[in-house]
Parts: sequence; structure tokens; C-alpha cells
Amino acid sequence: MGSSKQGGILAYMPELPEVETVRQDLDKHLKGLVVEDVVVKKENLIRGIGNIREILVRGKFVGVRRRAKLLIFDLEKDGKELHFVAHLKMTGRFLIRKRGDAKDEYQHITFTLTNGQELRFCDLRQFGYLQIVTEEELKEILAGYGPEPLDDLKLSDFTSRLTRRIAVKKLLLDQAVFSGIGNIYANEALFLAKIHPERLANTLSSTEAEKLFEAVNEVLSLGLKHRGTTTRDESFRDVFGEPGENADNLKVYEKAGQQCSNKCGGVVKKMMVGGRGTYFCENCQR
DNA sequence: AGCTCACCCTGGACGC
DNA sequence: TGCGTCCAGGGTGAGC
Repeated sequence: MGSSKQGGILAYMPELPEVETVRQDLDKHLKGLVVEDVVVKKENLIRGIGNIREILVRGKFVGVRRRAKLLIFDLEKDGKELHFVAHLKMTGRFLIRKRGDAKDEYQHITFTLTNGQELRFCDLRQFGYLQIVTEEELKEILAGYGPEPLDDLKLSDFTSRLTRRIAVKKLLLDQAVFSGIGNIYANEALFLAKIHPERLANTLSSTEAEKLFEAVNEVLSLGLKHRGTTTRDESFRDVFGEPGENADNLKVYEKAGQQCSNKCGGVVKKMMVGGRGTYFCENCQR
């Protein structure tokens, strides 16, 4: 035994590399297309006020941005700017399909577009959401996020944010402190940096902080380069339904019971930290 | 300040 | 076999 049960749970977490992969594809393929219709089958996936269909119909996609794990859709209608944001949470997916293609599983919201294409929002768990936002609301939402690890985060800023007396893994997952890091990449970064997930963030030495900074950068960059982490058939897919190629680069995530890849003789363990499944080598990570 | 827990929701796992 | 119960998990918010 030794391997902790994964339960066949359909769990995957789109994080920065996955959401950025989706963003790049959406931006490329939606730009210039006009919304002809929006069909909402699950109203609970729509947040905020206003009729999303009335607001978005005749809107033209101008671009898709990303902040943390949030996708920001910019449209233009009657000379005015329109925005909606979307969070994939655990199991959300955007898929670009042709009109008439077979319905996708858990397809809850469908945008009909001008070139015979459809943008579909699918979500098994229905934790994800879409929300129309005003310029002011958007500004407010974006202001709540910490710096982007692959963009504006410098070592000095990273280190200066390790002041709280909480488990370093919890800090990495706090979107107000660092944005875009989720469970998979937090586990992987801590393993690379050889830091125990429960170490209090304010006890890291400057050397450890620098190692962690580099590790975060490395795992996120690698994940993005390989278009996201897909660990099983049901997990992450890009907008065309294709899996990412980053799973082979994982060292600890969902590898409880396996030999540590550092060949230290240790075994990958699973524990809960802040209610999240946490994988680490107790031999390497101190 | 930081912790725990409930909530949102679904479908496997598990118990009887 | 089959039905009921438990539970994960990102983010948010309440209460301690």
C-alpha cells in the first residue's frame, strides 16, 4: 500500500499555467468575433446583476486578459467597452466548438458566435462562474490580487511578503499575496526548494526564500511551456479539448507512496495543510 | 492575526 | 445489488 487513495474524484485545478494557456487560445480565436446569442442553462453560474444575454449580444470580442486565475473578456458594443470575468475554479472549462458539434459534458453556457463557432462554458462541479463587471468593479477585483509570479514579481518583493506566521504553503496559495499559484504548483515549488510545506513563512532564511522564488518561477514557467498539467483523462483541457503536456514534470503531486525523485531514499507523503492535499518528501523538505 | 468551518456542487468510494 | 452517506476542493465569509 503506502499510496493514499486519490478517490476517483474528478479533481483538477486550473492554475496560472492552465488559465494562461486558455487565455492565449481564447484571445487568439475570439478576437473580432461577435456574440449572436448566449444560452444559459444554469443560472447559478452567472454572478452579478443584469441579463447577460441582453448585455453581451452584438458585443464584439476585443481581447482576453488574465489576472491570477481570473479570465477577463473585453468586448465592444455600440462604441462602449464591456467586460465580463470568468473563474474556472476546480472543474470549469472553456471550449471552442463549431455550431452543430456534439454537445459537451456539463455544458451549461453557450455563446453563439459570428463565424459559426461556439464558445462553451462547461463545469462539472459548478463552482466556476461568469460575471459582467463595470470598469469600476473590475478595477476593484483586480486590485485584490498580489503580484504575478511570471510578470512583475521581483525577488525582493517575494521575500518581503514572507512575513506572516503561517504555513508557507498556505501563503503561496493566498491570491492576495501571490496570484495564480494553486495546489499543484505550490507542492512542486516547495519540493524543488526543499522546504517543508508547514514551515512558518516568516522562518525562511534568505537563501531558502531565494530558492523558493526560483522554484515558483521554474514550475510555473515549465507548466506554461507545456500548456498545463493534465494528470488524467478527465483533468485539464485547453479550449480545443486537448490535454497539457506538463504531467511528466511533476515530482510529488499525487505521487504519495512513490520513491522521492531526488533518490534520497525517502518516500512521497500526503498530508493536509489548510484543508488541501499536500505532497512532499519528508526526507528532502525541512 | 490566524485558525476552523460552512457553503457552493457533483460523483466516486464506502458502509450496511 | 442498491441505496444512503461521506467527502474533496478554490475561494469567500463568519465566528472564535
